[in-house]
Amino acid sequence: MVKMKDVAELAGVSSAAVSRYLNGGYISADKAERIKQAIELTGYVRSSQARALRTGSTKLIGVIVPKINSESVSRITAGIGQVLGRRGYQMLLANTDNAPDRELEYLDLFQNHPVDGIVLVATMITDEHRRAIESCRVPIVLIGQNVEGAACVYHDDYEAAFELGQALAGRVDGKIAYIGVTEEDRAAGYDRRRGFEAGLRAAGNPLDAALIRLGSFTLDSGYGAARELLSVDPDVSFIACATDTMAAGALRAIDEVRGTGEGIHRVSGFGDNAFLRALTGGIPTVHYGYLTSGVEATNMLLNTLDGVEGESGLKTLKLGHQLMNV
Amino acid sequence: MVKMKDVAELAGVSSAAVSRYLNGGYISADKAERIKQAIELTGYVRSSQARALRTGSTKLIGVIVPKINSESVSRITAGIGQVLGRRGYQMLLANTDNAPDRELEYLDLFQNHPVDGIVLVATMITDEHRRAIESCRVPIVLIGQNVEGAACVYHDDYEAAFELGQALAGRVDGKIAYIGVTEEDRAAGYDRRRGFEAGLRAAGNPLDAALIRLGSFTLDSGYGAARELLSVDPDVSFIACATDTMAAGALRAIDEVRGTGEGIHRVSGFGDNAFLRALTGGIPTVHYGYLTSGVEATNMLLNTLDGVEGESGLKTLKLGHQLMNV
DNA sequence: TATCATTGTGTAAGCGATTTCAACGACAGG
DNA sequence: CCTGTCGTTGAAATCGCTTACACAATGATA
Repeated sequence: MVKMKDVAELAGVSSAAVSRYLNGGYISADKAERIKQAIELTGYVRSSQARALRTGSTKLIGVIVPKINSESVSRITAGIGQVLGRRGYQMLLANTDNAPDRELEYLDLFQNHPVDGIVLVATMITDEHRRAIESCRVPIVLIGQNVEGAACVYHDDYEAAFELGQALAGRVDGKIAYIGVTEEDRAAGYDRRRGFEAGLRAAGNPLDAALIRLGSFTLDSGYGAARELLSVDPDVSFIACATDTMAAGALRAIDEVRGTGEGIHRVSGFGDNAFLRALTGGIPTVHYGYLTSGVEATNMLLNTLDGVEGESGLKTLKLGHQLMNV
Repeated sequence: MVKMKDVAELAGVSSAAVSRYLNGGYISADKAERIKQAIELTGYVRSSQARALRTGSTKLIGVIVPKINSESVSRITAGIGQVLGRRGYQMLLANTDNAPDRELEYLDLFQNHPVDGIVLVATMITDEHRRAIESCRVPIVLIGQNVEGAACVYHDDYEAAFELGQALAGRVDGKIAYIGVTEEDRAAGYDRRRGFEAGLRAAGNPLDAALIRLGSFTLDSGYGAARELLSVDPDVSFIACATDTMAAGALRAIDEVRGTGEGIHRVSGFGDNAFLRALTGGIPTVHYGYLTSGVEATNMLLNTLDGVEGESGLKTLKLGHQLMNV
């Protein structure tokens, strides 16, 4: 492995000069030229380990996601990766498999270990999370939840759900049911359900509390909850879900119980999943700019890390949404 | 930041002793106890940067994927992450967005930079790739392609496609069409098409070369190709696709042109996508253990890195497959 | 008793960069 | 001619850890 000293010797300068050349310090034109050639000749690349030890910065960003195989998360990650790549950082990915305690574990690991900043694609934010975020030694940005006192990039789930509920209320005859997710997930659990209920109520068609079930983000859980709903109350004619994935499961359940024919609009979701759009002709759902949220969050983080002028640093950012197929 | 020297002083030993304690060298029981307490007291964690500089190992594995938002890739990544986490490594994720030259770029970046090994989820393997893999200074495992001279974990796409073709040949009346992907992707492009053709031929129902189209892995490309096929030849009654995602697009095209009613089995794919399974009742497709391939590849890689006894190191591994819904 | 493993310990030499510091030549102003 | 400034430069000190080495004990063996 060729190191800086070798380059320096070949160029007839000190290694300090090479370092300055690389990092833009004082260096005369002719030495710069000789160093440049020596580097090309030797194929030298500087050891990021040594650099990291000396400077304390690794150019690594830790990204914590709840689950990698979901369309929303992969799109967020794609956005994060885009920005990181463009700005000379790399992504250390940690997948918690929907276990909130592993989130804490990784927050810990990342702090003591080698990242310059953290992006947390958040689901449940407990007090312990809050404390961990608070005491984090590197800057951190949350995606998907709006947490007081932390930098967040999020969507207004309450408002979106409200609009969806309002829009659907008039359009559905028969009873509407709802499959949500745990309210510990404030955005996807609490806000979406509350917003949806409020929207229905505002349109004069309130949600029957007996027709609410809880899923776990998975297609199968949506299927199971829907089967149960349909068997409990045969008048249920529409099932709103907290995610498109669960809506897909619900749709399958409806198909099985009722047959395929009966109208197109029988479920709604959140996320505007591409498969669902193609295969059903489009259920009512909410489109979020997932990629954008990854991009925005990462730009914000790197701006504070790189000390970009004119950027006010970490702040909270609410992104827009769009109702689809209503 | 508390460092090893601080711990050593507090425990009344040398920092070498602390290092030995941490890495399992000679250490007496009572000093071990004192060191343990000192570490707990100070909350010391060792700097992975310094360790990396000294030992040359970063405990980081570079993972190069063509596209993060696809079900197959996310499942592979999930498998990789599982093993890495369990064995004390972390994942440096690089997303090439389907640009093969960015793959090369990352191979380069990773070698010179801080990874101990590389997992490449491969699509197209050009000669340049082969050279890059050959000259790679860290061990590397490929997933998804079988490349001579490199360690690979892959599925037998030819055989799977053959079986699928054979099984479908008898079951379809009317013409069968095929939407493939670029043959530069040997596994998903070349092998699947050739295997499928061979399977049809073996069953006495050969594929009409005029009914072959090329997609680009996306749902929309499947849709477009299918629209074209249907308009070119109205007798086409079944469209086999190289991926489930394209099959979803084809299905939408068929629905639009022909209406929904006409029989269930109208397309086939590869990958056993969960949405497709739920929303269509299951098209003929091939199930691959994507998660398993991530797990196997990573175990192989880490076994050679950690010098696990009884493991013959990097080798090539062919995983099984399963025909679904035929 | 002499000899030799065996186990435990500290000292010190790196790993490969960055960065402080003192110094130097040239050149302008007084 | 002296002094101050400016642009450049290299020597050397870190950054925090691992590990080769030398050296003690200690107990076992001859």
